Amino acid sequence: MMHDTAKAADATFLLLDWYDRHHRDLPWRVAPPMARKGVVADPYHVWLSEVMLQQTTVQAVKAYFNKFLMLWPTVIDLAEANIEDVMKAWAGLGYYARARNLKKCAEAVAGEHGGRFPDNEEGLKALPGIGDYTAAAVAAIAFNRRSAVLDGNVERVISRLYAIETPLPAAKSEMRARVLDLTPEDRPGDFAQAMMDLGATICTPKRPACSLCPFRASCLALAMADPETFPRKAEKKQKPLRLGAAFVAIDRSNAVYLQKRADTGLLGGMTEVPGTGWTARRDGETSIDAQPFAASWEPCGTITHVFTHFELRLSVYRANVQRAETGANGWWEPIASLKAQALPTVMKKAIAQAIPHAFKAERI
DNA sequence: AAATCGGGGAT
DNA sequence: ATCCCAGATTT
Repeated sequence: MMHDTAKAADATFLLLDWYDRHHRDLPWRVAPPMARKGVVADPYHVWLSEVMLQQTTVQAVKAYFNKFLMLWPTVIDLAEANIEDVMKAWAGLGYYARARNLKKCAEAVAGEHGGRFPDNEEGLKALPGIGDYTAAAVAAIAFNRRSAVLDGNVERVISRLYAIETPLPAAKSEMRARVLDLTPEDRPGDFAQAMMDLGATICTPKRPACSLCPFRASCLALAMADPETFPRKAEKKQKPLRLGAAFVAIDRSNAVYLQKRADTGLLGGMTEVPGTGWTARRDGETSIDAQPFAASWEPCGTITHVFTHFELRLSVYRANVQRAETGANGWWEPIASLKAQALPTVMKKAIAQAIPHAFKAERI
């Protein structure tokens, strides 16, 4: 039996019907008219988009997805790419471990799977950077496998549809069972994308458009008159403030001194300007005491940047430096080519604070 | 189970 | 200011 209840089958039909009428055209997606004929998207495209979309909005991903396909049209191309080029292309998208795992995964697919992605959840989940969600999503969307696709959108839809009182993340296994029960044998990929679209456009965190929802007749949270209070969530603690300093050295040819961060941890493998550690300063210690090399450092203000689990305030210093006076850790990069470096946003902010025109378009 | 890991848009 | 986004990995 496809569904535990006839009610679940009704809900599934209503959602797919809604998707056929409202689906969004996205670069990695096969539209319903083709999907209904059994056409599936390229697994490489589906995987690439799903990894980019982890904790990242559709709007932010579009440009990066197109850029990656242009640079590396197949998973083989990506497997053979230079990791430094991949980090540069990923710069600005965040969660940089994704980029390193992306490269590792491409290498595994090319080297151990003959260039083809595994066509099932178990095989997919064994690959780097692919967890419960991405394995289920790729299996459903690229291989028509019936799997429980549960992301933040679906958690919200399901928690409201069934008025689930258990707070996240403890409620995940219950939600997964509910989603799988709703998932049809036919068009599981379209069903998954429909659930996510519903969460993104109708069943929104604030002020959901319940009157337009295909589930409006059976939603228990709507019947209780408080759909916005779902999903229940455990409380989160507030972010601490960390302090530090960044040093922007400029030579006579208008180049900036850069270095590479360690491959693991925060901003792992990305490029930075020299700086202090990012912690609450001890009594009596000042940022300028931690200069990377002797120079006439001039303070040029502070920048702030908010990370997932702390807020950072960086004092920015600038100095004109001769090349012979620096250490051997890094390299000098012309200002004109800074834009193409693997600089995370916080580092672009620091450099822009010291050199306001650094990332502006060239003027003739 | 809790902590780590970015960045930006919506409200 | 707060929330949250097509989450995964490590501790």
